[in-house]
Amino acid sequence: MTSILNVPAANQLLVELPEVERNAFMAACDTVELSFGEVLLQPTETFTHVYFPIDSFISLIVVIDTEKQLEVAMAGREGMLGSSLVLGIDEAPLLALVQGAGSALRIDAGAFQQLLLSTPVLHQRLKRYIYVVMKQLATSAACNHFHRIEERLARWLLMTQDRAGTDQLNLTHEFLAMMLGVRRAGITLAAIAMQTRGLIRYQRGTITVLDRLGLIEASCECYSDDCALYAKMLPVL
Amino acid sequence: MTSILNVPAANQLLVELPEVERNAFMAACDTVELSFGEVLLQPTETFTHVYFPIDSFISLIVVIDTEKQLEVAMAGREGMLGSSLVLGIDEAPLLALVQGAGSALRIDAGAFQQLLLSTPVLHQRLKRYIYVVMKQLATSAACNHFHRIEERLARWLLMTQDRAGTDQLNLTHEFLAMMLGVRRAGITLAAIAMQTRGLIRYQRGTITVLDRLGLIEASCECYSDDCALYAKMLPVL
DNA sequence: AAGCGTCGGCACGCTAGCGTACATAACGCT
DNA sequence: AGCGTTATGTACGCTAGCGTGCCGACGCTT
Repeated sequence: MTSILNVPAANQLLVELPEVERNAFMAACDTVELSFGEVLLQPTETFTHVYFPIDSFISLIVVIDTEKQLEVAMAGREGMLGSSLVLGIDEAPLLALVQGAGSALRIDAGAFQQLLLSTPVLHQRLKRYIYVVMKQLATSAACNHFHRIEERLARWLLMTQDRAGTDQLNLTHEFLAMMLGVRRAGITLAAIAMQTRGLIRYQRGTITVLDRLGLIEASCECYSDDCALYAKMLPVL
Repeated sequence: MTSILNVPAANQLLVELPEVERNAFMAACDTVELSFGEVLLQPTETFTHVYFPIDSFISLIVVIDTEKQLEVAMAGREGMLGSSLVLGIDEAPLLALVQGAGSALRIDAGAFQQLLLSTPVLHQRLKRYIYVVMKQLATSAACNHFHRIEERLARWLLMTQDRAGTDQLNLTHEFLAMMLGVRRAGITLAAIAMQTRGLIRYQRGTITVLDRLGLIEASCECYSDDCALYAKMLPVL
């Protein structure tokens, strides 16, 4: 298992739905473009829409205070933003920040909840997705606590690469520092080490993944655990 | 807000249910005694039962390897073990360890899933509970990353006291070290500091909370955030 | 071509917490 | 009373990462 994602350019929670469900969904949704840095939701804000990224992806971030924040989950085309609504809660638990620009399917929150009533297959799949997210949140808690910056950075780059679908990532050290909840200088050191080993190359805001397998080896097992979890719980059908 | 829990000696997810739902539930469940140290479930094991603690409580633990483990959630009489089944998943995401001996209501996993079909109020309440747990998992991730041992220990003691319902806790430094994912010696130092300040007293496996308010002040805001979240999402009705 | 803002390299002293190891102290048995 | 077991105190050197600040380099703008 080297990636969460299989290739199709569609949201993977929506592929291979029964015809009826697919049509019902498509009738209710529209396509929107998300741009980098856009904040889709602040914590405790009310959901107006649910998003199913196609080639965009979204970071879910815990904000403790202005200085302290930490990404705890990502939603790309393997996932969604707004899973709380599946539980009947219309409040956002986390800060949702667009981390990779691109398109997403969007559906009105109310319409989405209505829709779920008549789409059992989708509904069940989204419940599985919630389970996956919960398990990943738990793993992240341990990962952030036990693993070192370099391992975590490697994992993060891999996860991002999977969702971005390219080996060129537009990221500054500053940004990575916020995601991992560490100093900018800490990222610089880790990045230098990884560049020296030939795993990545970077320059002024661009990181290129050179050696994916090497990166996987440099990352903590949390990455492959995540992939395995996806594969098991949400196989691309 | 000084505690998650209001007083009644019953599981709070089950109080004030409609008569019909309550009866249906009670008909399907029985009462069991849980003893300290009992492992109710290993990760990826299949649920056979769901537990609603009455005066017992359960730690949910991420195990990375034998050396590295970390408690990420607790289930006492404010919660349950087996919420994944509400999502239709019969696999345990985490290690479940009985941390406080006592009784719990237990219900067969299959019967529980059947029951949910005819108990909409309960079902909705349990979905809210899942939301709360998710948000707490996310908070925990940040807390374990950013906050220092002493703050985390204070938080942990408060959470435990709420669920144990007594100010005498039977806990060794060793055990606390496992829960927080730190060295035993690290706990000893933090505990000494807290004892010196008159917040707690302890001796050979017993910790007594002397100054609850002082402890709250010594803890990170994560504690009161948790309490506030409960109060908001699962008010004792 | 010059200037400016952003990005990355680097260095300083500092702290929290680690791994380890050993000593003492309390308790529970027999 | 003596013994082993378990819990706690403490000390050592070590590491990762912190906060900060400064400098140089790149690249965009004008």
